[in-house]
Amino acid sequence: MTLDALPPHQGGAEQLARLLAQALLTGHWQPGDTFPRELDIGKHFAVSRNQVRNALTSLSAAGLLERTAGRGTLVREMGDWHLLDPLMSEWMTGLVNLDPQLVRAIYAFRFSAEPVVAGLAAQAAEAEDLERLERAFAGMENTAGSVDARDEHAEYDVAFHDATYRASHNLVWRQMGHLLRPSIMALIHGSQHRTDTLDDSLARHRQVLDAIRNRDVSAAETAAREVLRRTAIDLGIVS
Amino acid sequence: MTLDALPPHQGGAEQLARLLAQALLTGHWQPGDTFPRELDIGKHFAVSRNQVRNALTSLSAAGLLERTAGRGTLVREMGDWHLLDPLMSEWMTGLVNLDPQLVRAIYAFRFSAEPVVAGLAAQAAEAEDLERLERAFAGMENTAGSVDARDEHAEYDVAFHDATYRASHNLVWRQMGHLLRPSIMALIHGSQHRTDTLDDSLARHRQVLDAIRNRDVSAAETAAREVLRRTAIDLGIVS
DNA sequence: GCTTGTTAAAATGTCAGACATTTAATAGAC
DNA sequence: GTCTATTAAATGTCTGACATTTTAACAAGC
Repeated sequence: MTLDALPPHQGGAEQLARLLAQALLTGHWQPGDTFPRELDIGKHFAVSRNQVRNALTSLSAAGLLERTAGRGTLVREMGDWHLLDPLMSEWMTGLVNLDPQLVRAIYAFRFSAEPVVAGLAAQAAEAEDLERLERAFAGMENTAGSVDARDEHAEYDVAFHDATYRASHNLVWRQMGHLLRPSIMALIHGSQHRTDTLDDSLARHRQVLDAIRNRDVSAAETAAREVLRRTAIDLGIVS
Repeated sequence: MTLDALPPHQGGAEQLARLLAQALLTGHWQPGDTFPRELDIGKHFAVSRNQVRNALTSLSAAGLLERTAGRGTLVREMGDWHLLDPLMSEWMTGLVNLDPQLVRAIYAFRFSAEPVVAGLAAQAAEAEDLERLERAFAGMENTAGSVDARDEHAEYDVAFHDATYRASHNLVWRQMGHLLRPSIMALIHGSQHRTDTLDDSLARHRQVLDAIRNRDVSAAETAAREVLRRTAIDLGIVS
């Protein structure tokens, strides 16, 4: 695959990295393919070799590429991607045609993990955590109706789940909050946003919040599972 | 804190990155401190500015440092560390004086997550996965007795748990296998390695293996919890 | 013919030095 | 005192040359 199909870019190695990463994430190149050479990339996008190298360094740190002196740059397979790298989440966010296999994998992870996290949150949450959860939930409520606040609503949704992970008061789980963004953002494009489904989603989130506030571990686990069941429907994973 | 307390190094930006990372991980610098300047580091270790920049790029990608043009390099706090970055696991492995708070956090994560993973493995494991688990378990058995095979035993232990994560057949959980290494390696230095505790540990691992083989989800969850209870004792987290 | 060693080409990796940009502190004008 | 230039110090970027690694081609020798 060549570079010609990619859009132009403007300014900064980060931009270039995002551009190339998103091309890789949407299957623009096949695993095992040789990636274009540094000099060709630089010539194509009219940037210095430095910028190219900085971008490629990020991509290989994220497990998307494998570079070896003398041989060149190879595209790695999905199983080697560092899905938990925050940079990855940033690159995946806003991608419309994310690989369905990946969306399903992330969802399946959340479905197995998030009930546990909600349970931990119910045990460990402090006042500060509850405030964060309530703020996020209030934001979701306020933006539920209007069509042109969809992005904002998604941000509050992300904030709610992230607050749940943080409330677990575990450094490792907390890191995982990054992973939520692309999964939730995919909802915007995937679901119908009918009023009744939104109301349903809100009600389920409220139950998570209440369970955590009441320090009811098993209720939090159940409620989290219910939220994700709703999510699965909206994502089109189940009907 | 100065660079003088650090051991010398030989060759490669990776070595330098490991050296500095381990210094940061053991609290050589406090969060908020300003890290030495590029030129000073280069002069101290007699390496080019390039090498220093490559090393610092890794460290800031892992969330250990925050660099801003003009201001300098700041040391970030533990909550910002990317604990799930594979590089981090590599750096943490072999550290004797890892921060106890960190060891506890990783253990708490495993205690909440690994039962779920074992349950998923019981659902999804295929022949290939069972072979991996059995090979690892056999290795643990063979190396259980001798004192000079402790490192090898730990490797098989890591391999067993990693195989469990892989057997879940979920891309996200699989990535998390990296996190196990430092946690398990810490056991080598922390525990007494008496014969009876080793036998006990082996028996519990065997139950995980059997449960997965029998596709018994709840038995796998229980068995994984038992393994981790043993681990907690060996780590000195509980008595 | 098969192996082995040599050479050449192509790719990434490294170096060195100049320059750019950003930030913070400092001195000066009003 | 406050605002504004100026300066210093740090990281970021560019450029061109060179180093190293890998692969492939090719020739020499048995």
